[in-house]
Amino acid sequence: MEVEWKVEKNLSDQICKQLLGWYDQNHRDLPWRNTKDPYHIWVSEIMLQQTRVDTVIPYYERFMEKFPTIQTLAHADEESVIKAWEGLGYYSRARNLHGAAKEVTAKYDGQVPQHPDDISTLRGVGPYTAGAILSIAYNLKAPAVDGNVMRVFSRLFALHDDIARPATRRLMERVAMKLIPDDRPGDFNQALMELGAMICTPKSPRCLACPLHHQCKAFDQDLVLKLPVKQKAKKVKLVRTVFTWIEYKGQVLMEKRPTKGLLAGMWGFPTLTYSKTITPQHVVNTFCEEQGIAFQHMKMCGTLNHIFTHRRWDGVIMQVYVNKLPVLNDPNLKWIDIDSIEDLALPTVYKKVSQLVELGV
DNA sequence: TATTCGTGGCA
DNA sequence: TTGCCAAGAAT
Repeated sequence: MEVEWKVEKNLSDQICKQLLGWYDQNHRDLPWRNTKDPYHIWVSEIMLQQTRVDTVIPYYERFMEKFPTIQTLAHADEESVIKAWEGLGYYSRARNLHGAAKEVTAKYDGQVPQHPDDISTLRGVGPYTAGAILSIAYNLKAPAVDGNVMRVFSRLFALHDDIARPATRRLMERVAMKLIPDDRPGDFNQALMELGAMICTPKSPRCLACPLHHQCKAFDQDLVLKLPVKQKAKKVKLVRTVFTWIEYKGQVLMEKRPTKGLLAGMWGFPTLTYSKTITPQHVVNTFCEEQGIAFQHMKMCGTLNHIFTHRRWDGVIMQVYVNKLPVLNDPNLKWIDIDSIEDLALPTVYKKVSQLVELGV
């Protein structure tokens, strides 16, 4: 249900003043807050998508050291970019960022576009990220509505719209536009997010320390813990998984995953699915037959559970000892030296496989 | 519009 | 353990 939107100018001014005053005194000193370089802001915003600040900081520092300018990123090999992203998750973010850096270099002479219609065409730059870059780097009046902002607005104005719905984000953007002050759009957007991260948290919000609690409808009506409204997440689907470690004379078999879907385009150990009726041994046998891999024996050398957002790989590690080198027909399969596994950008789940096998050896 | 994309932290 | 959550975007 959409409410009629009328924020009185008086109230709007008060909110801005309180919020910016609080932000000026209390904001964290984060690496990307010491710059207005659009490229730096861009990288930080992509990394921060669905990812905690504490997690991002070391990745951001290393990334900017390795790719200090948009040109260095544009001219880098994709593998090195993915490697710099290793362990951060949502790897398509890195591919999109790399591709978009190439486009900005080629089409915009290396300057991150300042027009909403242009910046929004860049891969990986959606409504939030576009608004964040435009407002923070260029001080343009654009909404940057993330989960923090939706939570703050839900409470501040007692909005019961489900924040899981895309339409709600668009509503929040209209609200934001009415509030953003002409002189400090970037600071205002960041202040909203900072408030959501430090004070107006999902659980145990610190309302008495909030600079806006006198204006907060949810606080006034004791609705703080009921807001925001958010649809419940679906249950995680369990997938019985066989992680293979197929070894031949100091080498191990690696597989490049399909270009779409989970861990798209990433290297890993061939990963199979078993069931209650089809055993891990059986699926390994079938896989090896299909690939023409003759082996002496295999053994189960450990178990592993890994939880993704909406899937759970729950299963065993099967170690296979190959006795003669087969010709590989599948271009997505290759042998690599065990010592050089660390040169590949491995998703965390495969890092775990590698570590568990090493322990068993 | 609803689903799909990683990972780690926390109650 | 389980579920929720974190500066979202693509499909």
